[in-house]
Parts: sequence; structure tokens; C-alpha cells
Amino acid sequence: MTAPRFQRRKQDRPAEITAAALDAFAEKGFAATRVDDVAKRAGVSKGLLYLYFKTKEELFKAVIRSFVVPKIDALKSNVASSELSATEFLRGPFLEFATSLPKSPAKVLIRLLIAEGPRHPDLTAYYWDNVVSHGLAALRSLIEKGVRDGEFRRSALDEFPQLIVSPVMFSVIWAIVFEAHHKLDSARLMEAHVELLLAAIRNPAAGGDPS
Amino acid sequence: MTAPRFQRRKQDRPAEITAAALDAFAEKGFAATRVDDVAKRAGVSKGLLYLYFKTKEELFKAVIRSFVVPKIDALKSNVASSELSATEFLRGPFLEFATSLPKSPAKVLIRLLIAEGPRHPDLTAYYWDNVVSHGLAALRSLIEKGVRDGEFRRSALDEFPQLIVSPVMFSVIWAIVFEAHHKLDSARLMEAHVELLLAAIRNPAAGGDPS
DNA sequence: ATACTTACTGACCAGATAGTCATTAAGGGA
DNA sequence: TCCCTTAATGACTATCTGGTCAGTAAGTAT
Repeated sequence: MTAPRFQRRKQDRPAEITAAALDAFAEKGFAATRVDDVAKRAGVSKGLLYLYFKTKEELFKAVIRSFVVPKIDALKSNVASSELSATEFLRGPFLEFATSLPKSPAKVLIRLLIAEGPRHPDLTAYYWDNVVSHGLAALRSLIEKGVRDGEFRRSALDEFPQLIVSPVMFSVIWAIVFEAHHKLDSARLMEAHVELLLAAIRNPAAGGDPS
Repeated sequence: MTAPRFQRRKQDRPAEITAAALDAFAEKGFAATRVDDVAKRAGVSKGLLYLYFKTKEELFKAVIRSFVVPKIDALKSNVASSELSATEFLRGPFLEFATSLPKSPAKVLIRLLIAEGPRHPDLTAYYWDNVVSHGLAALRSLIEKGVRDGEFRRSALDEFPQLIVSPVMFSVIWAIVFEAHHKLDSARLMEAHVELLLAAIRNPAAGGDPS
């Protein structure tokens, strides 16, 4: 009664392999990661890995895609289900999102995208189409709503919603590069950001709260 | 009268090699760059390269250092020589710096640091000591001066001067990743940022300009 | 039980590449 | 002009690694 040397689990293998690959890429980056190492982490032979992914590069793309999609879904449902005012949304769900991202494993994806993006145009295109453009559109409509409802004055945010998220990106980069030696309290940083933002765009004609 | 096969130029070689290496690393990243390729770009044999740099990794560190130092010097003299008010400084020299960085070759360094930093702790430490900590200190003293002179109210910027530069970093990242397909007018983005910032922290007790 | 399909293995290969070193020749000093 | 130091070369090697494939055995249908 020797234990079987392996099991056939066609359904689970790809997800297990991409998960292992994310870990490996996170540690070493794409080029410095060995396919053999990914296979070992996944508890699988290198040959099997090549059965599911044509090349190392295909594996890389699959990793990005498989971890991006759930993030987007979560984000979308979050935005859609909201009946909050623009101010409340910024102080609530947005702040929550902004605070959690620098701590989540997704930050690794951002590092990979910065490091390898220029060499993978189709990947950045995919990322643009599925993440960035949607995110920017959502922020724009949020600001627009705030203006329409008299909460916000018109400002440059209409044109540059990027200014709302740039500290989020900053926190992520900080976490990636300096995490070990110079902690940054990204939660409080983000709170400070939101309050400064609201102070800057609050409509003086309306009776806002004077916090 | 055959041309000499090479010339002995001990003084210039290291700088030429690091310059060539920066180009190569910028295109392909550290791991994917071949030492032979760097040597070719520098018009030099691989053997000579190893005469000046012990390993590929040493070369990498030398590249970062050699391009960071001049940047810092420029920044420091810029800050020191200023007799401007805090508001004027933000609208003038800071805006100038923030606008030029995403266009400069230095943005490549940032990509390299994000991509390879986690694998080179001594490099990030060096970068922290020589760039980031000085930059943050300068921003803090700028804000402090603004508050002291009555231009600014007290705000979370005292604690998080990072919020002043986060859009700069954002622009750089954007340029690295999406440059080719989705231009961002970083100059106008930065102007918008500075104006929003000033609107948020302007001291209501003082007579600021109502631009 | 038996035959059959296919998920899975692991030894193997061809090409690439970081780093070495014996050799060459530039150029300064006597 | 002739050394002599050393900047510079480039062929060479030991090693590594992405990708292949012939073979093995897990599960399934009959």
C-alpha cells in the first residue's frame, strides 16, 4: 500500500501553478525566476507546467490575468452597489480600498507591471482596458456626481482624476521598496489625503461640515 | 598607418560603461541585460568591463549611484538658493522639478529601483540615505516655513510630506508603463495638483490671493 | 480484470551567458 | 629607440536554464 506518486487533478493544476508563480515572481522578478522553481513550489514537475502553459512568458501573462480579474470584480460591485454621497464614498469605500491595497498581495502585480510592462505591450494594453480605464471612469463619474449634487466645486479633478489615486500608488511603491526599513502608515496617509482633497474641492456655496 | 585597435583611456572608461549600462538596463531590466551587450554599447570588450567592475551586480550598483549623485546635487543647490515664499516655491521650482522628472532619463532609475530594489537592500538603503530622506526633510521644512509665515494652516502635510510628491511619482510610473499609448500631460497634472494643494492648506486667516 | 486514455514525470539537450585569463599592444619614461 | 607597465582584448569554460519527449502510472469505461 504505497502512496500514489501523484494525483491527476486537471481542474486545480493551473490555479496552483499560477499561485506558485506569483510567489516566485514576487520574490525574484520575472527574468530571475526559474521555471523549475515555480514547478517545485507548485509541487509539480516542470513537464506538467509546460503542459498547461506554452512558455514561461505565457505563464507570466496568465499570472497577471488570473489575479487581476477577481480584483476588478470586487471593485466593480463595490462601486455599483453604492448609494452614498460622493463625500461619503471617498471617506468610506474609497478609503477602505486605498488602505488595503498596499497591504494586499496585489501590490506585487504592480511591481511586476512596472518592471516587465515595457517588454510586454499586450499585457499593459490588457491592464489598461480592464483596470485603469474603468478605474478612471469610475472616479470621474464620482467627481461629476459630487459637483452635480453641489458637494464639490468644479476643479482640475474633472480632468485629472489620477490625483485622487496617486497617493495610493505611492503607498504601494513605498511598501515595495522601503517596507523593511521605513514603515509608512498608509492608512493615516490616505486619511490625510482624503481630508486635504475634500478641503480643496468642497463647495463653499454649500453648507459642508467644518471638520 | 593602420588605425590603432584601441586607445587607453582609463579616466573615461568607467563613466562610458555605466552610461551604456543605464541604456541597456533601461531597455531590458537588470536580469535580462547581457554583460556582452553593455560592453558592445560602450565600444569595449567584456574583459575590460570586468577590469573596472567586479561583477554584473557591482556594475548595476555603480550605475544607480553615478546617476543619482548629480541629481541630488542639482536638487540641493536649487533648494538652498531660494529666497521665495513657500507658495512661490511650490509654484516655481517645485513645479519645474515635478514637471521635468517624468521626462528625464532619471525616470529609468526609478523603474530599476522598483524592479530590483527588493533584491538589493544596500542599494535601497543608499537611495534612502542620499535621496529620499533629504527630499522629505526639505519638503517638511518648506511646509513648516509656510506655516510659520502664516501662508499655510497646520495640516496633515506636516506629517506626510509624501502627499506633495506622490503625483510626481505617479506621473513617472505612468510614463514608464503607458507612455506609448496613453499620454498624460504631466505638466498640467502637476499644475492642477499644486493648485489643489494650495487651496487645501491656504491659511484662511491670512489674505491669500483668490486665484 | 483488462484495455485504454491521458495527466504527469524526470532525464535530457541545445543554446546562452557570467566570469576568467593568457596574450597583445598602447604609450610614457629613460 | 627601447623598455616596461598595464589598459585592453577575445577566446574559452563551467554552469545554468528554458523547453522537449519518451515513458509511466492514475483513473475510467467496459
